[in-house]
Amino acid sequence: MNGQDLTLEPMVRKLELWGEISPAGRAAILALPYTLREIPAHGYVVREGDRPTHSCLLRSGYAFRQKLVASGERQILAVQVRGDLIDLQNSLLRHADHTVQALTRIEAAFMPRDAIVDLAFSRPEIGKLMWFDTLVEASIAREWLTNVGRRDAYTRIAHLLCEFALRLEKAGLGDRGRYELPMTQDQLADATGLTSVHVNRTLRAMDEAGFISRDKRAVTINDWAALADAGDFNDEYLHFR
Amino acid sequence: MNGQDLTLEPMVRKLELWGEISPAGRAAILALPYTLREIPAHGYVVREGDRPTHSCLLRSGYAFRQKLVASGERQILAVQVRGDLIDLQNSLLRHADHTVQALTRIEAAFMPRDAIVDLAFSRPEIGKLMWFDTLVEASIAREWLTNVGRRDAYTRIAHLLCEFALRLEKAGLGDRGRYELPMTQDQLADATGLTSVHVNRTLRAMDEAGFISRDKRAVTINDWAALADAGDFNDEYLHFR
DNA sequence: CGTAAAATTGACTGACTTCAAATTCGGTGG
DNA sequence: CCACCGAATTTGAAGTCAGTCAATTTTACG
Repeated sequence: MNGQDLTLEPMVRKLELWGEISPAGRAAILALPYTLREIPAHGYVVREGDRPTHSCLLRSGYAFRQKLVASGERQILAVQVRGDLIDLQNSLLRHADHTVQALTRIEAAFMPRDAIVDLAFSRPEIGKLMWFDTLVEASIAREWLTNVGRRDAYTRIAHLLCEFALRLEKAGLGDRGRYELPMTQDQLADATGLTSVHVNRTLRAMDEAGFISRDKRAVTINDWAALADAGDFNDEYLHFR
Repeated sequence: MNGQDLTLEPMVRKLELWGEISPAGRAAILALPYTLREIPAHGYVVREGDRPTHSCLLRSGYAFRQKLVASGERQILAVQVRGDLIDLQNSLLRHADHTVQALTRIEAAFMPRDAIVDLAFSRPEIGKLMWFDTLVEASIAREWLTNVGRRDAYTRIAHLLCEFALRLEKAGLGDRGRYELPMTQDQLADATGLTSVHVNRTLRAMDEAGFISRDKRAVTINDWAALADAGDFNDEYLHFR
């Protein structure tokens, strides 16, 4: 047929970061059943404790994963961008162990988890890439753990800015020299285990030192090599081909 | 045949934590090709940057995952115990993004990654459990990230002790009231993003407050509910059935 | 324009680190 | 069995990176 539905095309593009997909595989992905939903900024995609029946593809906008601790503070665990598969994690686990929330207004395609799992095992070609994708997410989580556990504030923030630069570039949302980062300093603080006050001071220091420039929510990295060095950043953990 | 090789039995037991396995599935796991290796304490299982050809099952002993940062400091990312599958992660990824090192002398069964991946996709029953296992590892990593990013030292260490208690209990290595923890305070510090001096002071405080007792490397939890409370510990993220 | 959210700044505080030394533990050879 | 020695633990004193508190300015946007 000609007028094929391309709603899930970003999922194909995302998985193709990890390996090649045959035309038949591509068609199988595009044929997945889905429901399109729009969620406003701050709206929930999944809540901790839910027993999710669907996984979703982030078609536009930004989302983040988070957990709350007893003191009421929040840890941001990951930031997801266009094309990211949210909750392949939860396609197998029984209940969500963390919350996923919209950072901006988002458009997401919700796919029944059974359909996803069936596809994964009926087409190992696709299944391997989906598994791969969850492994890369885990790799990023380990890098964040390292970042928060053993790097000082300056290095930590520089590292995060470098990661966003590359991931947004891969998602076609800017290049590593300049991109939009729709996160408040409060959210950056929760992602790095710092306070917003200290994030503010650190960003200013990086700005004054000439590493970056800021304009609204746009970040310009003036000297990639220098920032990557300051941020102890090595992109191996992102597992790009 | 009668004298079936039970070397990989702990892998069956581990996967059975996540779901049931049929007799045929069990037999398929036990039939995986493997090489048994002993590795002394401090020896490497995988090194960051390696292109691993095998994944392995930890048959006895303890191991840990780690990364180094530019300043030379170390972050411990996970502790693995008997029965744990090390580097299912690396069975699909091209290169190891972190190092796995023996904490004590260990005995590990190395299985070719192709054999593992083939089994996963020829028997979805097993494949789902293996995928599930890597998702649980990722869930634990997110909890650790939360722990290090947003809990104070006391809570953080209490949380870690609770996690070990449950995981070791599940592995048949003690109960939640008392277990052997073969980690130095230096290693505990690297797991929690603290210094060994502060770990020492915090453990002593927990001891003096009556929460725990220590004898050599054995930990006794005097009041589980109290420690879990102090450690903001909720076992959902371990995804036990 | 008006208003709430976000960013910014200053003064002060404190949880955790650093440095350094003393004590205990664990394994090994005699 | 004990003496020995390096590793691990423990302790004290002093320092610092990042947090807290609180006020002001800027930005976003209906």
